[in-house]
Amino acid sequence: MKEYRKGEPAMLFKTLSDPTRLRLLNLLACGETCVCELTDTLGVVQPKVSRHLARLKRAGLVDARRNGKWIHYRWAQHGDPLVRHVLAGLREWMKSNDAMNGERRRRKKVCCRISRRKPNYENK
Amino acid sequence: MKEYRKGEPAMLFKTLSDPTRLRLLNLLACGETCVCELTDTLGVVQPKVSRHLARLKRAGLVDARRNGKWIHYRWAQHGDPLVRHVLAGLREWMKSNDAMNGERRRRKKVCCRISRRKPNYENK
DNA sequence: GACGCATATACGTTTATCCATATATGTATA
DNA sequence: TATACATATATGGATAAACGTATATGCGTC
Repeated sequence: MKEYRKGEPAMLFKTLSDPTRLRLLNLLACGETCVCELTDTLGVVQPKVSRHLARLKRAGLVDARRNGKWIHYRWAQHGDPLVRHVLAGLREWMKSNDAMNGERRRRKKVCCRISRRKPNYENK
Repeated sequence: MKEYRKGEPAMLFKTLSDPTRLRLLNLLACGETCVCELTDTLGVVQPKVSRHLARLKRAGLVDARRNGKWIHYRWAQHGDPLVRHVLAGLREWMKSNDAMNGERRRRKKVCCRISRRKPNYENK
């Protein structure tokens, strides 16, 4: 990206302008999720997921937490009013969109399946 | 643009991801403005302004009205809740941003100057 | 330290975006 | 119809995005 100053609206919007990234945010709206679960749920290759997560993180939209081999992503907290407005709108849209609802349901199944494979998995 | 279906958030955000387009929206937040006034205020070449306005229009964010030789652009009305959320956030940001405030003030001067050159100019 | 698994990054290619310049379209007026 | 002005679009080139594949890193276990 042309990487405007972090905090510039143009950068925020560019980050949100990719369907895969919106799908990721949608899944993360359910709560913290690790990369393998995101990858399985979306059915796209892992490097693609990683790249988009990295970009969401650079824009300050998500945070990451390592837990052993796994890295869990979650929505970040936002002080910026613009970001809050936009994300509030996005959340509402996600709740009303069939495709997004379907993917969140699918996430639940995938996560259950994967978590059974994970040793020391902490439920949240 | 990859031109997603109109109404898709990714398309909305892509449209908003350019600084020039945000500057145009900022000027239009004051009210209907014609292209020559926008061009003068921003200090960029006219084809550039036209191109960005066309894109804002395709995304349904602005409407245009011809009046003689001039074409006046304005913010469009939005039923979509996401668009409303996002634009509400943008408006708020514009009001709190120094650069945007400066450009809106500059717009006023430019528009006064230009309107004196326009025959049959209707004040609004 | 060697191996396996989860995740990240590098590389090369394709596609999209943005721009400046040139040109076309539309409108009013002589 | 010829001209001038406002606005829109076409063209070609530079830059950035997104992708798939390959490879690197980081952590846990043996």
